Amino acid sequence: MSKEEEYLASYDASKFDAPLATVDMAIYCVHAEKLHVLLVKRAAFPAKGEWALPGGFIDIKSDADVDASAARKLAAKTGISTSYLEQVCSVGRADRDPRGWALTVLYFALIDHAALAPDEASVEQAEWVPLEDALSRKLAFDHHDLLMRATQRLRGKARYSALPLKLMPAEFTLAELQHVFEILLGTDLESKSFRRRILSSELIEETGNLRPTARRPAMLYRLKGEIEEDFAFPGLIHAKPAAL
Amino acid sequence: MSKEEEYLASYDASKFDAPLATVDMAIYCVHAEKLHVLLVKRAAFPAKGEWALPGGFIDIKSDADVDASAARKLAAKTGISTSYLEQVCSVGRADRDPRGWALTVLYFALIDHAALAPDEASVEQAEWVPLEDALSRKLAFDHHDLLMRATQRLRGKARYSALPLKLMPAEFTLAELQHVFEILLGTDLESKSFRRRILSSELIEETGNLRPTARRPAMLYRLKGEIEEDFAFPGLIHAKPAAL
DNA sequence: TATTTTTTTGGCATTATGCCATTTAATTAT
DNA sequence: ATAATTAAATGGCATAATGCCAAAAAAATA
Repeated sequence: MSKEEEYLASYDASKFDAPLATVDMAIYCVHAEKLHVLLVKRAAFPAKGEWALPGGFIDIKSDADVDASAARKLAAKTGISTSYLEQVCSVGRADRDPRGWALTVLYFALIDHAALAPDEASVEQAEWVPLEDALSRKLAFDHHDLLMRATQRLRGKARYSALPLKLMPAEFTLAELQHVFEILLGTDLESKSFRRRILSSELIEETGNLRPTARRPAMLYRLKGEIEEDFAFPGLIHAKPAAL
Repeated sequence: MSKEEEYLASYDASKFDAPLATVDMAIYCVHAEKLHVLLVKRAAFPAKGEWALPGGFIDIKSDADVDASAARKLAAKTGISTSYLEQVCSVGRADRDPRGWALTVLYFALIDHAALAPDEASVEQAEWVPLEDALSRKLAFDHHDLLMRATQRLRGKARYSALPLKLMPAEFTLAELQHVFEILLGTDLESKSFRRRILSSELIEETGNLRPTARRPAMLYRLKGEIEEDFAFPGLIHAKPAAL
């Protein structure tokens, strides 16, 4: 037996004080003109009965890696496994959980509200809450701070990337897409510039179908391929002056 | 005693299997026309004698939070405490450390090579290695992967942000700054466009001093205030055709 | 058939960018 | 002294991107 093998054979990880390790996530959708986030009411101590972001302990027995842990929790809350999942950051502090020094890996997920199969069997009560309401509620632990961080990342990416496409249903019109951007950015966009950039990005393509409506029908588009992690538009930010 | 107090009093974190929790960091500087990264030779098992990124266990006794843990390790390796430190991501997997399921929070640091006080008292052997050499070495654990991730983040930010300013000494010329960008991006930049953008960003200001040189002396600049986390240039990317 | 309303395109002024030539400011050579 | 040399810094303009507003198009409805 080599020295290294001896070392490993006698190594007992449980002898050392490791932080509690969890995954938390902000799951977003756009619904009824507003950005919503999924909150759950905690069923157990600590913070029992308080609203919180979905999350929980990393299970080193069953989770192959952290992303899998996050995906497992997303599936548990929404029944969805194919949405967009992005790691935001990790937050670890001595005083953020009464059980001890706790490290959480924060994710956000983007889902199409229409595709959501709400999970009936969940033990915890889950609720879609408009983001502003969620931020004004008292949330468990430091989840207010986590929700702020995740939202800042999402809104930031909406400024220079095409990420909001991940909030769209399978088919959508350019006006609908622009509207989702506007909800995220909190400001109106100039539609000619918006169309020019989205179309020149070649990230979407026409489906050939039209959205039936009482007025001129709009062309329907679909996502074409995957969105590169760091694809950036030059300046989607420009705001049209708010309507009077 | 409330039910929650009872729960917490009887809660023993060590009864649950938590991942090993570590911090690792890629510490960069630009030196002799190349991007360098600091590697350490591991002094203890596992992977004893292999080259690795500086890092180690989060110490829940002494580290107030994860950032403090990273800052502590940066100070231990370089003696520097005031450089730029950014969290890249967290990586946790069952098989990345022979001691067990390990979660690491990866950071990168940017320092001015000239300001470095190399730490003599360090137990481990530390070495500045040109990035390409570091990537071609066999590194301990999954540190090759971690170094790739950190480098991708750094290079990506060099495309659309002013972050490389954090690699500069207190005073620098525009040509020197441009050169650092070129080293990070791996391509030449058009100097008129570069100057226009950097100056219009108002991130730097003239010091009034000149860099003495054999030819026309260049104006020296300094960083003006802090760099916003997500400040973005439109298009710094444009490459000048390589010289023949 | 005209009206209404929203989608979609056109056109152009304004701004930003890429490119390259010119000027400037110092030292060094004559 | 004066000219030559070299890198820094600026000027100028063609090209491209963007913002802005108006016009045209496509349906349902009056």
